[in-house]
Amino acid sequence: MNYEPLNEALIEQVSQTFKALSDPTRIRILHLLFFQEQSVTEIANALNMQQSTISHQLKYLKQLRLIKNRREKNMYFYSIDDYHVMNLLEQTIDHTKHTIGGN
Amino acid sequence: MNYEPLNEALIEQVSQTFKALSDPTRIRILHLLFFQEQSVTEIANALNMQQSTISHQLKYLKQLRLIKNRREKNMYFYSIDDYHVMNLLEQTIDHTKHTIGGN
DNA sequence: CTATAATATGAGCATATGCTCATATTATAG
DNA sequence: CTATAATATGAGCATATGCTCATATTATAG
Repeated sequence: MNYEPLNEALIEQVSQTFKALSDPTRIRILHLLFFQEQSVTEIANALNMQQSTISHQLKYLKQLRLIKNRREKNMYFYSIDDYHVMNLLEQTIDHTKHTIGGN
Repeated sequence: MNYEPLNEALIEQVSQTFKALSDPTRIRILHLLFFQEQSVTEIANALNMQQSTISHQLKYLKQLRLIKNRREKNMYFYSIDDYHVMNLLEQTIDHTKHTIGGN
């Protein structure tokens, strides 16, 4: 078995995925949506953060196709769209819980 | 089943883990060390990057306990120290390969 | 139509990040 | 001891990042 270098596009894609998961606000949003679909205002209230901040991060996550949305009246409900990445996140949360001992 | 918010320390730890994996240079280093233990100069040559850049990133990764080192004469050989995190990385590399179709 | 609720978005700012350059440190061969 | 190889490290710079503020956009109730 020999060492096989990783090609550029693959590395970019992988780093992009981890970067999406490297921010506390995005982690909170994803974890919340993993629990259940939410509107922008609901997310902002649940996380006690500004609507604009949430909206910017939702756009970021949606562009990466980690989440999707649907319209209902003048509200947008966001939900998880990439369950493989969510699995990475939840897996790491669980592992870290056991390592650190938090809740 | 109700929503359980994540505590601050846990989120910080999780984001820190993903941040370590979010940089192309660190991904290359970790993937290379996963193949086999290497000295600083060997890593720099393999990745075709400056010794200083590698050394700085090795310090970063070592401080997070993702890698460790041993001395031999005036060389330092670095190797993987956190196999759970390496599993995350390799898992994501494999999944992304299949998604993108690269090598 | 009009007021309002919900969301999106652009500009700007403070901070974080990754690299390079120069140099310090450390150990060994001779 | 001395020259050299190997590695570490601090300062500085350019760029990226996440947030806030203000405001635009969109849809609905009445």
